[in-house]
Amino acid sequence: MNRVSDKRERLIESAAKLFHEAGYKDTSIADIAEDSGVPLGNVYYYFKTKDDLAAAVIEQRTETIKGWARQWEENPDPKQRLFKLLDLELSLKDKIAEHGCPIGSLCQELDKERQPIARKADGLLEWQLKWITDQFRLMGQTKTDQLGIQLTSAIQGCCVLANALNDPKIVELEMGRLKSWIKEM
Amino acid sequence: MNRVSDKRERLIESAAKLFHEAGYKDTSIADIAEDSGVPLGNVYYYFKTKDDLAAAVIEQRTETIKGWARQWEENPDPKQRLFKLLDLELSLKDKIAEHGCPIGSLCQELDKERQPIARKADGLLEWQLKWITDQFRLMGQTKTDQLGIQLTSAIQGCCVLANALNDPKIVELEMGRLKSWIKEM
DNA sequence: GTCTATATGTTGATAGAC
DNA sequence: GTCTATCAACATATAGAC
Repeated sequence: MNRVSDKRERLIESAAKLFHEAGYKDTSIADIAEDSGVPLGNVYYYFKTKDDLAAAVIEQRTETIKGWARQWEENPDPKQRLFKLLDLELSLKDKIAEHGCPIGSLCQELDKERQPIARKADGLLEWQLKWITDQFRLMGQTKTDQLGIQLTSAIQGCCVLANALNDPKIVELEMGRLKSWIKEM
Repeated sequence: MNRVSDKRERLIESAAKLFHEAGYKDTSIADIAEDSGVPLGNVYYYFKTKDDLAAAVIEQRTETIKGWARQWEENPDPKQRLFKLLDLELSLKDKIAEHGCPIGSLCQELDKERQPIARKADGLLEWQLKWITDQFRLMGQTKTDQLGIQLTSAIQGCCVLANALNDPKIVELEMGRLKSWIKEM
């Protein structure tokens, strides 16, 4: 068997969940240790600092999202790819209404002080902007930069609003509107 | 003369500034005391808790925003009112790129745990949504709820994105686009 | 590699002299 | 009303036995 400990992965998973639900600053290492079932002192064997753990969370989320994108790219129609993205957001509407966008809310919180780790979170949103912009380009659109910003920011804004009003219907309404908008292009 | 101490107002002003720049949790009472020139122990004469101070910050911001709205309402054309709002956002583009939306980022941070104070921040965004929706209604539009959500969330999303990419041009681009969009209605 | 005990620092909040 | 000194709680991080 030679079964390797999965503690590192469990820590990342718990941290990702708690950072999203409670925020970075209100999640203590002790909370993460308890949620993952790893004793407090042992956390530091895997991650030297809390920021290191956050970096691992962001890296893992980056891989996940890039994985989805690769999967969507099996479909040659860039419109359909954008629909897949919007359907993904739609499927997360309840979580979004409860805790906001897992990426966006982390960016906003981390941008308020720290440097190296915030850059990493921002980079993920930047990557998404680029990917979305690419799809518009492949659709043969003009002003693709503006369209990319428009869609990326519509998604983020709708998360902020749905979270503030605690209403998943807002995500539903906006995703529906965005899909019709893209369909008519 | 009977000059009353303005310490309470100075505390609110400093807190509002620091909450926006560094976030709620990373701003200590000591930071606020220092910035406002009020000794640490004296802060608690004016505000029993940090949350009380945050509540005062939100209340003051609410008054400010409602004051602007009243001023804009002197203009009978609802389109022009919306332009005023977008121009205001535009004038804040540098601050937004640096620290995000003063309302939206606070909502997102506070929504991640506390109850009474978060409701208060959310209420401000909710009020703005209602005001924007009202302007579309006065313009004689149909689907005013959807239009309200669309514009409110476009503003918020553009703040998140501009902050993540640290680029005020994103605010500029989006506000320009939104103004053309409204103009053509 | 694992885990208990604890060092070290910072925070929100309070006591109490003035 | 004002301000210094400080408490008590909690955080991140480390020491060191196993």
